[in-house]
Amino acid sequence: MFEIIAEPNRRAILSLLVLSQQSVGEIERQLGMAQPSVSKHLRVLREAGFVESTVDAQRRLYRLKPGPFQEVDAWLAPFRRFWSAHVDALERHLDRMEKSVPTKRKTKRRRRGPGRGPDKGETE
Amino acid sequence: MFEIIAEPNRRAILSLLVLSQQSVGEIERQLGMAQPSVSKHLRVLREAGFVESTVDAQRRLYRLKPGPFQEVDAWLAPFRRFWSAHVDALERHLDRMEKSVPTKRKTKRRRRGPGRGPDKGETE
DNA sequence: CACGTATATACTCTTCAGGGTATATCAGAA
DNA sequence: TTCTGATATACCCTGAAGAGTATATACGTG
Repeated sequence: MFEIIAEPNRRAILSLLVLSQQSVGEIERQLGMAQPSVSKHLRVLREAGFVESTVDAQRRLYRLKPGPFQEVDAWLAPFRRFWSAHVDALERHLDRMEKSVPTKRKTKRRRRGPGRGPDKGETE
Repeated sequence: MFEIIAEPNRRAILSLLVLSQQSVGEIERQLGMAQPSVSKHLRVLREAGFVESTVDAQRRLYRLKPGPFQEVDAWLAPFRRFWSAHVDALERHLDRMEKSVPTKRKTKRRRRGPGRGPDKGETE
């Protein structure tokens, strides 16, 4: 599922389709990619459940399907908890800075909390 | 960025790290993968900003960084609008069914809204 | 210093995904 | 039916990513 959206062209196609349904030819023109390539990516997207197609004469109209996106969102959920905590911490940090350091001054390096263990490492 | 999380082992590593920071060896054991492989994936994750490392004697402790996750979330945003609309539609649909069809009966096919265009296709 | 542990890196090999080209299929028009 | 436009598929080729193995580097300990 993640492999599907790892491909830039496929993400481009999805971004197009979020606006409205499109035929293969329209996608081909708007993205400037070769027709077989478009068809192939659409096939992958269809088999993964990201899109569905509707026949309109010789054309096929493709549109999004919600399922996989929800799965991506679900995968993201645990990390979302994590990063919002970090944002909070950052905000508190900035609050403190704002109060204590009205104007330019080298921020003094502070050791991190009472936590156990050494903390000498540099972040690479 | 999506290429990063497309790799199953990397997602496994991230899922471990969401619990707490881990050393390379701990990851290696818990996931049962080879040490060079772990190091390589961690390198990729680090260069993409998903994790950061802290030196603790001969160990390196890895922990998550929020940035890229937020980017994934941001990418997902437009589609989120889209799929929640679909969920709404589904709910309305189910509501209607519940009201009108108390028990088994073939749901009558209805043509879609006042919108333009033919709609004869089957969904593949 | 020599040694063991923990981690990173270099190298090779294999696999596979995506691009390109040619062609098949299908629907409509003449 | 024949031609044309729209899309799908088959085929080949190339590049790049991941696994595996061996080795380098860094740190702590005796």
